Amino acid sequence: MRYPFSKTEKKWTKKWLDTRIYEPDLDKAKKPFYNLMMFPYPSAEGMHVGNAYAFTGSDIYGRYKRMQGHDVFEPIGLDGFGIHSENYALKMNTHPAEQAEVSEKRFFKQLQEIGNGFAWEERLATFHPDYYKWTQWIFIQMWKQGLVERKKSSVNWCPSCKTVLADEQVVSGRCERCSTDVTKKELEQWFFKITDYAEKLLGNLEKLDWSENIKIAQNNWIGKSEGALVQFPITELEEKIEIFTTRPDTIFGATYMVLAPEHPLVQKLENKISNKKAVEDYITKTKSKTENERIADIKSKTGVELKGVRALNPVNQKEIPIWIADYVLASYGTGAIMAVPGQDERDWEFAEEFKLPIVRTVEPPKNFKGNAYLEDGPAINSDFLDGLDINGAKVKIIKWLKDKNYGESKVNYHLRDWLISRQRYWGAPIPMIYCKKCDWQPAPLKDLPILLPKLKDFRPKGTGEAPLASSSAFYKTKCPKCKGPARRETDVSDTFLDSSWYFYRYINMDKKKEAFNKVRVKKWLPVDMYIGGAEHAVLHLLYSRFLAMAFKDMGLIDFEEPFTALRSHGMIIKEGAKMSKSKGNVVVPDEYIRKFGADTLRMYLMFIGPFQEGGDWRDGGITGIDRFLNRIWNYFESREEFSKKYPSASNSSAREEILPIFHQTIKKVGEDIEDLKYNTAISQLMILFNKMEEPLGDRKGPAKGFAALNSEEHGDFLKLLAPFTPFITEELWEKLGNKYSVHQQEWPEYKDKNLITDEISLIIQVNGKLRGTIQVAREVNEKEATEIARGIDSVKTALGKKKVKKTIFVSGRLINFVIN
RNA sequence: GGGCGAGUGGCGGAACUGGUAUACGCGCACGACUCAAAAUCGUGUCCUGUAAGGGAUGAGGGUUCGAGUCCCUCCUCGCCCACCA
Repeated sequence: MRYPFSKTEKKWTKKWLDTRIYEPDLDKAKKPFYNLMMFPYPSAEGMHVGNAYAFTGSDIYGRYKRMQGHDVFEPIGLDGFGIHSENYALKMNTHPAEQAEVSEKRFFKQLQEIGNGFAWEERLATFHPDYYKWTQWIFIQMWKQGLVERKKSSVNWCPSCKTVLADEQVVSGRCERCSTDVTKKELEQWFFKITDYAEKLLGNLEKLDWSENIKIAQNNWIGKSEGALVQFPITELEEKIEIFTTRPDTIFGATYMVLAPEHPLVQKLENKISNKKAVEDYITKTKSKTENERIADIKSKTGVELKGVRALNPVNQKEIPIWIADYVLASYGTGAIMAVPGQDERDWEFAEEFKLPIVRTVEPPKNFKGNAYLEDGPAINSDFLDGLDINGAKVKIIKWLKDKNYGESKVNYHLRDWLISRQRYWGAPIPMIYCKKCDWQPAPLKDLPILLPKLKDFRPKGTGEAPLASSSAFYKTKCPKCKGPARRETDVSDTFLDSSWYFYRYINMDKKKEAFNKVRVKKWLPVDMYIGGAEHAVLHLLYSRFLAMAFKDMGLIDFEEPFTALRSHGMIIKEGAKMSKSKGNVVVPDEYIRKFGADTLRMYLMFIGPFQEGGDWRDGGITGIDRFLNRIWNYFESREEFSKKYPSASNSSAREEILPIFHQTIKKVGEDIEDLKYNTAISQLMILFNKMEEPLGDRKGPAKGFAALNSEEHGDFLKLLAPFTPFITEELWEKLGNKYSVHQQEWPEYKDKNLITDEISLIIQVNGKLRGTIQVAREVNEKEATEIARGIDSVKTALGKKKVKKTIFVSGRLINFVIN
């Protein structure tokens, strides 16, 4: 008989909801455990198998923790604002607000079907006004805290769609939608000053129980570098060029300066320059350069000298030329560098290209064949630094620069401030108001949420203005301070802001006054286990950490790291290839749930590979799990009959055989779940079940398991399976006559004495090669074992007449005879 | 160019702290059941060899009684970031 999954799933889904077994008491829970999974972006195509994979893996962990006695809270929501949803609406010619409702319904239905222990009563969606009211509130708190800034910035621009694009929309230098090369455009933007927390974001990493790969990615992204700021006077002007360098020790080798084309000094110098036209042309050309052209140009350096002005190298008072070149980025450091071609590959290439002088300041080894020399060595051509190594020279030159007022040591970060504004429609309106008299003011809190009006034309406008700018009904308002006429900000906030704080909302969904319910925050946060994809390694996870730090400084919470433990899961590919719509190889979970049931899908997904590494989906593979679950179903069905006939069946030799495996399985499954190694936990369950199912005696005999394990132990077997396959185990648990629910039972315990067998097999090697195995008592000593081993024919043959030089005996494992 | 990770049967993948390589599953072959097929069950399944044996964890070297695991050189693939001074 086949396991009737469809009926069973319906039955238990309803019962779980009715009896609220996945709804912990948020106020009174005794052992709270916040089991969080990264909430999905509800693409309208519905749930991807990748979502099902991530959520199942997270759910198994949560169910395990629940069985260990924790009050597990496992909420779910949707991250529905943002460009993906908006683009989909554009493509389908619908409205994002309508599309969102359709997607929401569909997604929650699919999420319901995968059998997770979700706390449905706390579900949320970021585009609900109840939710984004608090997103806006957070923006205002950040403003009050001095962490919001408005400044000019260059943004991605698609010349064909005539619109601003978010970084996520730029796919290898091209517009995601029309594949046109993306260029840059200067616009005034809102920023969150995440760089204020750079040091803390970096420093705390060490203490976190996170997947190592994510910590490394964050470390690299924050990109701390220690160096110095140095001022180079300009001969023709009072101004100085300030540069950042990590190699102040090479300053004697600075043979020219380079400014980024956008550097503000370039305009100030304009009147002093004799080749103004050429400079202007270069700047125009740079600005129109596409991202791809820039990447293609990495090898060939371009630039223009600012003729008529020169800089003074403070250490030797030599006059050196000033250039502009786009290999220097306006957004990093000070947007200007001292070029040291002898010790920097890019500077070397540039110097070669434009025939600029090259001076080595670090002596390379005699056999060194390259161009720029980056390694350590004694300083040369560097006056009072000569002979020192890099570190020594750095210390000395920084002190010198400081004493002479030319510079100081400085720490720089790769991390930039978080550009929060988007000139798009489908997002939370930024709650700021501009008044000509009073400048920028936050919207009054009583006005929140600033509702996103349902605009008919929500298309990006192409002027650099957001779609909301065409709705005077939206932007016309009064200044909260002087009550004069004022204008609302028409940009919306980045979706990453919505997703940076959703886990505070889950525990406090009441429409009450505060965003943060302090009692519950204390009880439930920080999150105990957070599981999600590694693609969020830097953005989402860094932003969430940043906000937590800011919230702590505001006194809203009393911790600074929001996720105590974090694990990233791998990716599911299909038959060796990444799934994509264009390849048409996307696995849709619904089909398989309909065909095999949710338990089978869940268990198969977890079986294909280690959860943290992902796996390769094969349609054929799922039948293995299908068979496994059906065998279990039939086993328990026949057990019912069997126990009627033989109520106290017990066979000591079967028990002796199975009990150690049974206890080993309890041990291994628990440990493997803790490590998220679900694939091997499932293998172990199969090994045990294969044994239980073996017939006792002849082929027609009853299953060995019946003779070996009692009712309670059969219940324990179901408990071990329960996190993986919640439906079938709940049904069988009931059939065994147990009290509802299997998911609220205590996790079985193993007994050390039952783990081991009296007899073990010892392997016999000669010169490290396997020559035989012997069955011996566990406590066998070296002498006894050696004697038995020498008696084996294959060992005798291998030893021949040679003398045994040495015998290696590893208790419980092997004997190795070393001969020559 | 930088960072991270991975290379094991026909396939997905196991292997504790260096100790029986290929667990578990898929596929395949043969057999049972069946009028037949599907489903199910049983047996077998790294290569080579009749066997004893020999060989094999991307390639090559090293350490060790013993290496998939540790060290060195190289090759291939995947992911992320990329002119970050």
